Amino acid sequence: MTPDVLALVSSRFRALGVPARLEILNCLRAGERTVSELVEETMLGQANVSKHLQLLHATNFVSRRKDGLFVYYALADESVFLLCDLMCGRLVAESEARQRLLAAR
Amino acid sequence: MTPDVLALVSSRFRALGVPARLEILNCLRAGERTVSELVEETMLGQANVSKHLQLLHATNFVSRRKDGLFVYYALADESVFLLCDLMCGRLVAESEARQRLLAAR
DNA sequence: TGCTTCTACAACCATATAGTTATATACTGT
DNA sequence: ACAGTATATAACTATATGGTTGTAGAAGCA
Repeated sequence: MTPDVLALVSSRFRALGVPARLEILNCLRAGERTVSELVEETMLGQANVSKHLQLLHATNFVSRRKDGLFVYYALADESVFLLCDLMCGRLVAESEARQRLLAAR
Repeated sequence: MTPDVLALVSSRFRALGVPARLEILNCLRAGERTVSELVEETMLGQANVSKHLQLLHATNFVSRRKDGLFVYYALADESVFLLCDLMCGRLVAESEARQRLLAAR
């Protein structure tokens, strides 16, 4: 585990460590979207969405396709959701553990 | 995807978004460790390690066990490494894609 | 009862970055 | 060429947090 690898891996986790970006990725789950569509769907500011998309693109989570005035963003691959599902699975497990503790009292 | 869930999931990704914490988790892969052992292995400051461990414990990535003067930390479960392996898989795929681009020139 | 060691915590500083505002850039249509 | 629209970018603020230093608290031992 060299420092470079550690830095790379952690930067990818950090890319998913912001609610706004998870929301954007979740929107893209339904298919590619233009920036303005994402702005509308997420209620975030245009510049804000644009910045998040730059980062998600730089970290290879989304791909881009320009068509005239519009830029279409899409999920680079499905592995993002494997990650999210794993993380959600952890949360469910925690919540169940809490339930068991409550029930045991 | 409610804001609460988004906040929870993103906070867990954020927990893995710091090189120092990945390093600590990596050390724990070999088995449980005391704080001072982790300090020695990672070359991080004691207070720093302690703070990271608090966060990793609060986010259920590690468990703790106190024995006399020492506190032993251990991985809460193996799913952390599923996450890391997935993320590393992404990096490998990216790197291979870059290689292909270079080779194609 | 001290004295030592291990861990946690508080207070602080420095830095990274999320979000906003304003503007620049790129493209389309008239 | 000009006007309008979509996206990106620059500049800025506010905030969160990683790391450090110093200290407090807990447990063992003389």
